[in-house]
Amino acid sequence: MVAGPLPAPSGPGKDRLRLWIRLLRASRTIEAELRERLKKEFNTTLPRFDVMAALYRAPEGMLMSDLSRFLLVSNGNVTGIVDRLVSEGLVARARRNGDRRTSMVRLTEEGSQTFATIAAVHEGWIGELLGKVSEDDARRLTGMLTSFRSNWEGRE
Amino acid sequence: MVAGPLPAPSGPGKDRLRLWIRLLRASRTIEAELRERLKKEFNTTLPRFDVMAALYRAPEGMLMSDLSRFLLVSNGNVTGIVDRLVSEGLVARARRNGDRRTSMVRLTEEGSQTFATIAAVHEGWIGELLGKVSEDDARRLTGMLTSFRSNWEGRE
DNA sequence: GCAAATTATTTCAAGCTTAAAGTTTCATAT
DNA sequence: ATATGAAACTTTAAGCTTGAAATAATTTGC
Repeated sequence: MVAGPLPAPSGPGKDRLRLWIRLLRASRTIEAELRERLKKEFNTTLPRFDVMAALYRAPEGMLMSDLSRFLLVSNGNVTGIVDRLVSEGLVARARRNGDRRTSMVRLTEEGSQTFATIAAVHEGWIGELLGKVSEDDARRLTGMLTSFRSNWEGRE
Repeated sequence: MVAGPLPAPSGPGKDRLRLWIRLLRASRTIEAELRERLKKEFNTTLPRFDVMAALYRAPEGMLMSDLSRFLLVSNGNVTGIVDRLVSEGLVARARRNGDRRTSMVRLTEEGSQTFATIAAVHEGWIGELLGKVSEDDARRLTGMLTSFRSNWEGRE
């Protein structure tokens, strides 16, 4: 993964490979920048931000398994991140009457306010970091990636 | 990060934000699939594959700091991955006469052959996973991502 | 020549990540 | 009722990841 500038081999499968490498490098580059800024400016991490973003969109709460599916990470992973957010008072687990295996996870009032603050700044960062991508290209790129997702979800 | 299907807010910065989310989800989706296949088929990991891919392109070897820069990961990170590859006999460190702080890291003969095998299969996977992206879209996407990279590299 | 700054790397602590195994609870079929 | 199995979650072990501190070697400025 993450091969880079050099010979530029050609052939049948090479175009897709080159696309994948570019895609991966672009997202890693941006991710690294965001991680650094989240740490410096808000003393938090990308995974915590991801979880909070998911919960912010679901005021009624989410199950752990919902979070895991939505964030594309493993089940056990979410446990740890939520544990930390709980211990920081940003997230709460609520046991449910119906099914005692599950717990609804949601932002606390503090968590919600904290997230709103960070999210606003975050959106500005993205605007800055992707600012050189023209409106047109941004829309085209988004469209292609959306159709990639549709194809993926509907595969075999 | 990784927000998903839902309201679809609109506004000035929202287009870039949506693009970023799509980009991140696409690369995470593909990455997860590759990670799983590398584990199942070759009992290896993505980071190991990345390091070996970098070294494969540099038969004369690379410094640790070159690897770190090239792979967009921290210095300390590379140390651990290379340690494991060395203990598996796939990579070798060679101390240099000139500068004794540094060591040239390169693939062993076994490492080179192992990587060639995996890389061939890997390329097929990418072709499969990105197969639904048309040739045209692939070229366009690659072009946009390339110009993103140029802009990024040339920012103050 | 030698102290100070710089460079290359490793070590460390904390946190993230996965896959697999374990626990508790629920649903179902006897 | 009670076994059997499935579901939701947590725990565990191994590995990845970062940022910061430590170590060692080189270069620079007097």
